[in-house]
Amino acid sequence: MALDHAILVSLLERPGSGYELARRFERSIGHFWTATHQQIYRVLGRMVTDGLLLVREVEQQGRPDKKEYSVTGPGRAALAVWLHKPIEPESLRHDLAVKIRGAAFDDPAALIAEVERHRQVHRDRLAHYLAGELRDFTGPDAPAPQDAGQELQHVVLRGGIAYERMTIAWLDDVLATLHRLEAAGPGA
Amino acid sequence: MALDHAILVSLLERPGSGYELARRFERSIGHFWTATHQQIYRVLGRMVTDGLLLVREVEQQGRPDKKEYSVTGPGRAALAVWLHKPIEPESLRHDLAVKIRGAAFDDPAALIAEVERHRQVHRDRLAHYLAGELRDFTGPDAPAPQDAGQELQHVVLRGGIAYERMTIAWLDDVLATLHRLEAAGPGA
DNA sequence: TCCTTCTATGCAACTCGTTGCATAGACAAG
DNA sequence: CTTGTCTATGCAACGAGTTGCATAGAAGGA
Repeated sequence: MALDHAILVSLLERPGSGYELARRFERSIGHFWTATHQQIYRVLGRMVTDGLLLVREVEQQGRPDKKEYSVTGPGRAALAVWLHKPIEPESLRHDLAVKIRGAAFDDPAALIAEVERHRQVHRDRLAHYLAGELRDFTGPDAPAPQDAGQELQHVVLRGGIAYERMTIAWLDDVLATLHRLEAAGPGA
Repeated sequence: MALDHAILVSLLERPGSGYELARRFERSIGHFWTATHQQIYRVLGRMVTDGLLLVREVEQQGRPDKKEYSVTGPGRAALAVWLHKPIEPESLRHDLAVKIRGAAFDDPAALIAEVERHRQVHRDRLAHYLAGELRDFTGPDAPAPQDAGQELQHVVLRGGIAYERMTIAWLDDVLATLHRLEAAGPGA
């Protein structure tokens, strides 16, 4: 039930609406968690019922009203409990890796375009993360490091950057392998 | 529904029972997919019903009988269809990253032991992958590269190795950050 | 005026995945 | 001869996550 905790962390960093959370989850926070708006709305409702969050109706001009959520004392306590409980190291589910192994039973060369497309997505994500890092942490206009939260957000972002760099390098390796197999001929 | 396809690939590489699949998924294949035995048994049953797999009762000595599954023509065709369909680049769900950002609202130093534990797990996984690479691909006793399947399995394994190396380096970065915050004092 | 886009929220149905439990044969240790 | 471990399969219940659909206010362009 880690979506609950991801929501608690995000709302502690800054209160917001379900819609805003959904955008955070698909943008900046995208490098460590994902969730659709339907899932977020449902969990937000449950967390309010459980007393972990507070809702506040906010009237807006030029756009529909929204509900702003913030974390209550019990919500913060629930997060603290989770933070002190050990978690299982994550395990990956990487569809593309399944495809690559599966290509042995089809045409490996047919995968080249697909792998190139994925590499481009990861290049774009890397550029996005690097721009965010420059803006928020290392650039001339970035605020001076003052609190632990900023340092911790930065180290998580560095993780995202390292992940994208590693992935791009690996996809280059995959492409080189696919080209080698193509040159060796389909019968080899 | 990518578990279906992961099972098809694994059974094409070598037919086996549900139990064997579960062990493959938690061991060698663990670096690109995970699944519990309950999930595997359920999906195997459905895939037989759908005509994608064949079952064969195998009597064994010294252990209970098993059901060996293998891929049918339609199963192979279903895999080929999926291989030619583009997939979404994966997105991560990294609980530990949520914890690290959440630590800003608790005691960052309390996370050090947890992060060190995760680093150890990733060191162990890396050692396991490297041993497998030496045994199956780069060692003196490894079979000479002959077919595409072997090359593709190797490049996926290299991906797992790169992932573990990247993760260990990042966790070192996280630990350095946590120690810096601890030295700066809880009030900083 | 109508159409599209962006903001904003939500229901219903379904599939995927996890957890707990249950069974059972074979072997080894005590 | 009981207990524990490994192999082997499976059900039932629940919770997590996805997909499709629906609504609605406000802005801007055709």
